[in-house]
Amino acid sequence: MTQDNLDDAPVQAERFSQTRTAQSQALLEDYTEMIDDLIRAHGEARITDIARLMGVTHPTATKAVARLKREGLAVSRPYRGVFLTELGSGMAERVRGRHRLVVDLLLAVGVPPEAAENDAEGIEHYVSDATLTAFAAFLTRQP
Amino acid sequence: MTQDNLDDAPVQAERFSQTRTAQSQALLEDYTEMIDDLIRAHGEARITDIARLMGVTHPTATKAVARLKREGLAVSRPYRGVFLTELGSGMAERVRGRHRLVVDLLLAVGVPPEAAENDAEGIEHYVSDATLTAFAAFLTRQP
DNA sequence: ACAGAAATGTAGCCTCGGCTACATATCGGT
DNA sequence: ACCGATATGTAGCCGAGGCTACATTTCTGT
Ligand SMILES: [Mn+2]
Ligand SMILES: [Mn+2]
Ligand SMILES: [Mn+2]
Ligand SMILES: [Mn+2]
Repeated sequence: MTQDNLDDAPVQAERFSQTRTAQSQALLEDYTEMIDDLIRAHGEARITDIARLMGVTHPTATKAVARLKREGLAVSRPYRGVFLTELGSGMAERVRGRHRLVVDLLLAVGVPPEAAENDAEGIEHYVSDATLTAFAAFLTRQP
Repeated sequence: MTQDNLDDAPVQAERFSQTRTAQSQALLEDYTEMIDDLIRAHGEARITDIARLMGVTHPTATKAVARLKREGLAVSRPYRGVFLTELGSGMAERVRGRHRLVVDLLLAVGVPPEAAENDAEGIEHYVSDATLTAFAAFLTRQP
């Protein structure tokens, strides 16, 4: 920030506001991507598997899935697996692409693989389209 | 993720767990940095200014400051400004450095300045020391 | 077929971080 | 010195996302 944080306030505030919005989306994105992973691997996504992979207890996973359903990203019937809607599949695909692109960029600038994977899991949710485009362009220049 | 998400579970889970921890720290970091900015500019940080710059209402800022105090990062007396402890100042300094480094790296790989500033506000909280080191090294190579 | 194991559902608790509404204190201009 | 404007405090609501404890359903091996 510069010295005149008085005039800067609206800009600053909008920045933080956007970040908060992204944060509220992050969980949805991770669950969606993971459910898609599980379906690809096993044909379905069970609550227990989702919970174990996310590192949470199963009621927490159940609640998250409830939110996914509420937001039209997933469907499920009691005691059966969780599946993605068209909307959810679309999100999973975009999220996966973004995840890979972030990891690739981190590797390209010299971040150790372990750290790249770890950090990407958080970073990916805060990367705008403009930034993604720039990442892709950079990777094309520097393969 | 690879096909065997069964063996991968502990690794995955730990990744998400770390990300959740970082997320819970993010707010503290942003408030601390902003309070430090305000003190540098005006000698003190008023709740109203903090709230306006963060884009939240003043009771929200008050609650956040209460948490900062609880965690030993800030001190304040009723109807007076907020100040940082040694711990808080240290955090502010580290957070500011990290913020700048992230912005600089984004710019260096070709991200438009506006997007770089916006995205950095989120990204900065999920960048490990290993990654920061790599960023610094990259910037030294590619000035 | 059935009993025990495993998976899933559900209730209810907690903290955090938003908010509005209202109470109180401080500040500034006359 | 006052009084209105402004700043700050506080109460209480909400949803998200953790958790534990317990109920119920489904699966599985004999
Ligand atoms: Mn993630
Ligand atoms: Mn991811
Ligand atoms: Mn930030
Ligand atoms: Mn910052």
